Amino acid sequence: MPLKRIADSTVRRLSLYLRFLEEFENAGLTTVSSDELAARGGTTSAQVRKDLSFFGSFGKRGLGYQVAELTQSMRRILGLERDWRVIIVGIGKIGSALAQYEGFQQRGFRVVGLYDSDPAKIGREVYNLPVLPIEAIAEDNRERPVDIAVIAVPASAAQRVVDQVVAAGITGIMSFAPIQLHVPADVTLNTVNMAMELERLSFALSNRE
Amino acid sequence: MPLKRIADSTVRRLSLYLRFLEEFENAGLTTVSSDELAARGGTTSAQVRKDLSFFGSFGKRGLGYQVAELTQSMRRILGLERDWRVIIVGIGKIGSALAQYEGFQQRGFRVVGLYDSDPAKIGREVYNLPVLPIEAIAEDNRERPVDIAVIAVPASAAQRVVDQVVAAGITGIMSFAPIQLHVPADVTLNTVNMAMELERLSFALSNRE
DNA sequence: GGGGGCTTGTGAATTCATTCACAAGATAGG
DNA sequence: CCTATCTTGTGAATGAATTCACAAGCCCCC
Ligand SMILES: NC(=O)c1ccc[n+]([C@@H]2O[C@H](COP(=O)([O-])OP(=O)(O)OC[C@H]3O[C@@H](n4cnc5c(N)ncnc54)[C@H](O)[C@@H]3O)[C@@H](O)[C@H]2O)c1
Ligand SMILES: NC(=O)c1ccc[n+]([C@@H]2O[C@H](COP(=O)([O-])OP(=O)(O)OC[C@H]3O[C@@H](n4cnc5c(N)ncnc54)[C@H](O)[C@@H]3O)[C@@H](O)[C@H]2O)c1
Repeated sequence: MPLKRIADSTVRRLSLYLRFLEEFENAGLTTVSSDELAARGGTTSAQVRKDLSFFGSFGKRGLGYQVAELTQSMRRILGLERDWRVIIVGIGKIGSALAQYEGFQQRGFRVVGLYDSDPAKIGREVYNLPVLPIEAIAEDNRERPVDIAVIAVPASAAQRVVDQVVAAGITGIMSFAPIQLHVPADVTLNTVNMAMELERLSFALSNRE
Repeated sequence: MPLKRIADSTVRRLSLYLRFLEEFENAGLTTVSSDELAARGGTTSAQVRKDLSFFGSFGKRGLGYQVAELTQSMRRILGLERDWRVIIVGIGKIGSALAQYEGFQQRGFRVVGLYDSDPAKIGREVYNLPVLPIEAIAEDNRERPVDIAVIAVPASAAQRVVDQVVAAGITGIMSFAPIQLHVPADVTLNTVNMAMELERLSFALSNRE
């Protein structure tokens, strides 16, 4: 659908719009204008319309957008109409928090496997799922393909685990390790670096008059 | 120090450069060029030099940068020469993972208080710190000021908790709740929205040929 | 059925970020 | 001391993202 490359900032905003639309839907609104969406998200109406225009034409002039219809379109554009099969590798502090996170499941990201290398953890159940040995990933993925691997192992192990996951044939990766990871061009990698976020905050706090 | 507003993307890269410099330092290198820094971080040498130039002149022409010296400068620019006093509000799954996260402490973000509203949690110890009632924040902050509050409560409670934290006089906030929060202009807010990160991944995976 | 009041969709203008390209220093070696 | 070789620091050029501004379309009401 998108004719030209879509900027990352645009995708982030689409994700926000979807959340606002769901709020509006829950509040019983059937119609919404670009102005109202913009006000809710701290942006401008022109920005909203421009963002949407990359994907087509969704509103009615003079009227605005049908909330239900636009919600549906956003879901389709973001790829949220299907379920995603997700595994988590590294069932430590953050890995087990993620395994239990409802916000994950709610949007169709279904956690279908947990993996670790620590013999003490393998075999334990974490919220109805057994922790499996990391070596099993390749075969498990062959039997029942996985869409996304969430990496929550220590930074020192992260590149090796990423290589294993890629070798197993998984092409979507979300990492929480605070390091620069390398993947082949056909694999999509998204890193959430909390250290960087903290440092951003530190910078902002330091440079206020 | 910075004469004009610094772009967010620049600050993110500074944070990366710092990590790479520390690696180089550990590897025993004393000198590094913008080219080497760029190669490590997947950017260009012009970008590295431009980023640094906002803050001054750190290198020697023909030679490059002194690793130790530039590391120091990056720390100063990012505000990492001091310790930051951090509290965590909401000691649930993600809150307790964060409370135990060494990556936090390592860069001088010292967790000095844990708060929750659940009577069943209040009084418990989580890694040597007692969980305190949220009502105590205002007084605690008066006695010993806090720099940063990490918000890890459910989305439905987040705005109310942010208001309490702001009322207590804390001016740096990092939130993990997947919603748009509102703070006065003199408070710096940074939101890590994992739902959005997942949706970005979903979008990328859906729109690959 | 025509006019007034809205709001979209989108080229054009502007602002912001990145890349280019080169003069200015610095070093090393003869 | 002079030349050859590096690499920085930075204006200028390019490219990307946001904002402006308005014609086109839709609804409602008279
Ligand atoms: N804890 C946090 O709040 C937090 C926050 C942000 C980022 N992170 C990052 O997330 C990662 C995990 O942090 P954590 O605090 O959960 O650490 P942790 O030590 O609690 O958990 C790491 C887990 O990974 C497993 N593991 C180690 N090597 C492995 C391998 N080769 N294959 C499979 N599993 C392996 C360990 O057995 C352990 O269960 C780190 O990179 C950390 O920097 C953590
Ligand atoms: N679990 C995850 O992996 C994860 C990942 C990303 C984002 N988040 C977000 O982080 C937040 C917390 O998630 P969680 O999974 O840890 O939830 P949780 O239910 O495990 O923990 C929430 C904690 O907040 C406390 N709380 C509730 N209301 C409060 C109030 N008014 N004042 C103080 N404390 C209060 C609760 O008692 C509980 O201890 C949510 O907004 C969630 O969307 C969680």
